[in-house]
Amino acid sequence: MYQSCLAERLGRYLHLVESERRALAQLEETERRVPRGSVLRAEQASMREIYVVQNGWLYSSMLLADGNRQILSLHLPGEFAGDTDLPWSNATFTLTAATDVTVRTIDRLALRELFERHPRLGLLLHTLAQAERVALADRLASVGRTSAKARVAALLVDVLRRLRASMEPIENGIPLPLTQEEIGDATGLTAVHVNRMMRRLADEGLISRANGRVRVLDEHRLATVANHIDRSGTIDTGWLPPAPRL
Amino acid sequence: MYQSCLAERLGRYLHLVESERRALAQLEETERRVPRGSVLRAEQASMREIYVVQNGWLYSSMLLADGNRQILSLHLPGEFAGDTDLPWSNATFTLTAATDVTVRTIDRLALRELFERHPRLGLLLHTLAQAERVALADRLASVGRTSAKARVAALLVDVLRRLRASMEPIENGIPLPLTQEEIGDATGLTAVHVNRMMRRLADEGLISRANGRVRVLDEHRLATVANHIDRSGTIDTGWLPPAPRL
DNA sequence: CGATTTTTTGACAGTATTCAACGGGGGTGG
DNA sequence: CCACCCCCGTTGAATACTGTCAAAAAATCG
Repeated sequence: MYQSCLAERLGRYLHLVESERRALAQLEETERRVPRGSVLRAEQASMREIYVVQNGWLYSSMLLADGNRQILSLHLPGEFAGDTDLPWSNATFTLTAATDVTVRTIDRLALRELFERHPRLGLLLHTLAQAERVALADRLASVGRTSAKARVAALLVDVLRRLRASMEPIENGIPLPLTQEEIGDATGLTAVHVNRMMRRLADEGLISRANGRVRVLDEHRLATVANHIDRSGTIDTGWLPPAPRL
Repeated sequence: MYQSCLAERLGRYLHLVESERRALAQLEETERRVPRGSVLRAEQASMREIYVVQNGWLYSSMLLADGNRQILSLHLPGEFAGDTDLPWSNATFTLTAATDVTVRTIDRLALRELFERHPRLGLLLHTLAQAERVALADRLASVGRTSAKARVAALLVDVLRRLRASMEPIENGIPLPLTQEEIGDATGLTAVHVNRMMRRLADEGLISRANGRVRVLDEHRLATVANHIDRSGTIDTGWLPPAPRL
């Protein structure tokens, strides 16, 4: 049976029974491929489905009236994308492929059925959405209250730990398929200043860089510089309903 | 019958039937009063319940390792607070009373029951949580990508429109029970600079200030300065399940 | 291999922070 | 009821950090 990437992700937090796995697998519809650099869904586009990333990186961004762009979050394999738009009939964010990407689409109505038939999974999804809200809050604190160097460091630590959580091999350093301009849009800096800060982090021996990959040389010190708060591994699902008896 | 503030809020988005109203009313447990300036729940405190604001303002904040504070969001009457902490057994944010406040507590397990018995309400809660994620993203864009003046303006416009949405009378200007230090912590600025920016907004005829209240003189221009994106009134709940037949 | 995008570096400008001092208002205790 | 004190708001001057502009080197793409 096809192990849906959704089931794989949710299974990290809860032991899923067969009927639940089946329901999750059914949720995922067509696979869709998006080449690097292109837009999966633009702001304001009409919106009827959400996505789960299967391969590659997406990011969601918002365009301000003055032409500035803010990158709101990165979506790594196994994570949702576009789910923030559920309350609206038009998308609030633009979804762009940072690398070649394959996603699976989930229809809004299928999600509705999931909540009706599997309240336990609905509550889990709700809980995970809250966790992403906290992640966004962490980024807000980083951008609002820390120095440029700390913000760049925070981005790196965040990516490193999320990749590790999804079992990616990271011995050779983490891939960072973002231009410095994109890193700037994510951290609220200019591309030029991102460059200076990466250089400084490298000079200080915290990271080293080679052809699009970043190797974190001193994760502990980098996390300290970043003012990073580690919340991984602390998600508590003990209060969720027990598994249904098949 | 007691009209719960939760039912009042959710009723804005969906027509609730009697059984649903009853379930929501049951959700709310003890009422709790918190005097202005005191902490309702501290970061790291053990966490078993969430809150609905009945009267007054709360805000949630996060303390960074370097001692800096970021205010993450304001919680006005009718809104949730502390719900982001659902995934953790210890609170991630501190909840502080900006004014004298009364809240109602909701136990995690009661919430679980709500999802099980009223999937429609569960999905609505999930949808509204996503809307708050978008609100947080808007703030991230504001802090990350706009000037100090724009950030302060954005805070004012945001509060103005949320108060209006909750039917508060605002003819005499909006109350702003936050110190400039707190506004700074919310917008990523220093208190001193907040002061200068408020002064400039006043000099430019966008607002006027008197004893703790702010009167918005030119909302349209203020929103333009703020780079504000108005998302009010566009929440689409048409795809949610139909009301149960009592 | 040529064209384009991205990275890198320097010099300079501008915005926000820091430090410091003063005034005002509200709450507390005498 | 008044005086005092503390917190908050206000303003100025100097500083620091980040942005802007520009140009060249390096990398990527077709």
